[in-house]
Amino acid sequence: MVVAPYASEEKRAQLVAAAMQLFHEQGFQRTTLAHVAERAKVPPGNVYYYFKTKEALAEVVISEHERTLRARFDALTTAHRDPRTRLRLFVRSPLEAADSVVQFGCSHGSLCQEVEKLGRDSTLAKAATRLMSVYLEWTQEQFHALGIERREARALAADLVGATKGALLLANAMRSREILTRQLRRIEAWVDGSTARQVR
Amino acid sequence: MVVAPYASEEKRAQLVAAAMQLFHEQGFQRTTLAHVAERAKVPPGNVYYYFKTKEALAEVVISEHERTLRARFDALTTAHRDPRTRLRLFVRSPLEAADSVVQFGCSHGSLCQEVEKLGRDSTLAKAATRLMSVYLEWTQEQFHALGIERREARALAADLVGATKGALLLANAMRSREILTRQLRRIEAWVDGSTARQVR
DNA sequence: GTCTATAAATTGATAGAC
DNA sequence: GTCTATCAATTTATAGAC
Repeated sequence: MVVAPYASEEKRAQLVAAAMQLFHEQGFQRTTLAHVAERAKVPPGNVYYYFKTKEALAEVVISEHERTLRARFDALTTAHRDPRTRLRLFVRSPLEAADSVVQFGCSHGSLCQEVEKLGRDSTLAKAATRLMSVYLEWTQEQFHALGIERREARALAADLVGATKGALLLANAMRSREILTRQLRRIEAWVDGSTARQVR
Repeated sequence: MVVAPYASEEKRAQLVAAAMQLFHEQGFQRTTLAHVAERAKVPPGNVYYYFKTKEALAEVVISEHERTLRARFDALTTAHRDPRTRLRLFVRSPLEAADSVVQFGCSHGSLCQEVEKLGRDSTLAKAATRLMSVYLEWTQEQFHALGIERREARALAADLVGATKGALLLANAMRSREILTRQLRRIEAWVDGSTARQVR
């Protein structure tokens, strides 16, 4: 990795952070580079010094999402020994930013859905696939750690990730915090049910 | 409803049909009116004779989605007496266009997610909310018809709609027909399980 | 009533000054 | 190495011809 000057590195990070927010709030296509620059408090048009294209910026944004998500999973894994507890906390986690979810949807889910429209060969679509894989792999590991056979654990992982992403989509579309809260609680209960036979 | 000349009505319908396809394939923001006109085989720039703005076109597109969806639900209701059969067929229905789902995602889900970014006061966001309501209301009715109390039927409806929309999102993000097929089968089995106690 | 030419605005991107 | 002025292309929208 190339080491850039401190000031440069900082502004770059500010641009990425601004883009992460704006892609979530407005979507990828609707967000202009001028708006990103404005929120990052960087001169407009100057974005191209840090990123060759808008797509290149989006690539870094998705990578950053991936990095952050892995860190969250690592933290859960470290903090809790019981995989079921980890899964429960994972399901609950969107509630920590419930208002944001209701207003803007799932930052990962909506971005993935949008960039998938760029076509399967798109670099961004591939990055989106990787981001979703992080969810699937970690949740599969947790189910497997509960004594569930790998294939079934893989299916349960898809059930769980699909259900949570769907709940977030629905809560956003219906602008309902109640839907978000209730659905996530029900998914949490489902986790307990689907793992109950396996443990003890 | 105002009756327009035949030719006009036909071209209008072609424009709506073209926009429905393109919004699904490319998304709302990415789709230009020129592209819509091209696919509808209407002179470019001529779209404004039929629709005042791009947003007005999108409104009609969502209304048309809503109309089509209601018709599908009516057909299911008429063709099958058993609500559980209706729900099973509803869950399976995305498989009829599996390739399209894997490639472009859910035409309703992705469009809703995109227009929700326009803000809660947006006409399009409200139309998206109505579209999702059609799903929730019909599925709730089916669960209720199975003898499930209204509040619980409402929650099960959100479970079901969320799970299916999530499965479609995941299948698209992972570009996996296998995920689509397996997840929908598992949701179908879940429907049987969650309604088993209630009937007979 | 139908369509074409064109305007007006936006936006991604670049060349080059400091 | 950092940033400003500007270009080129795209796209929504309109005025007005046919």
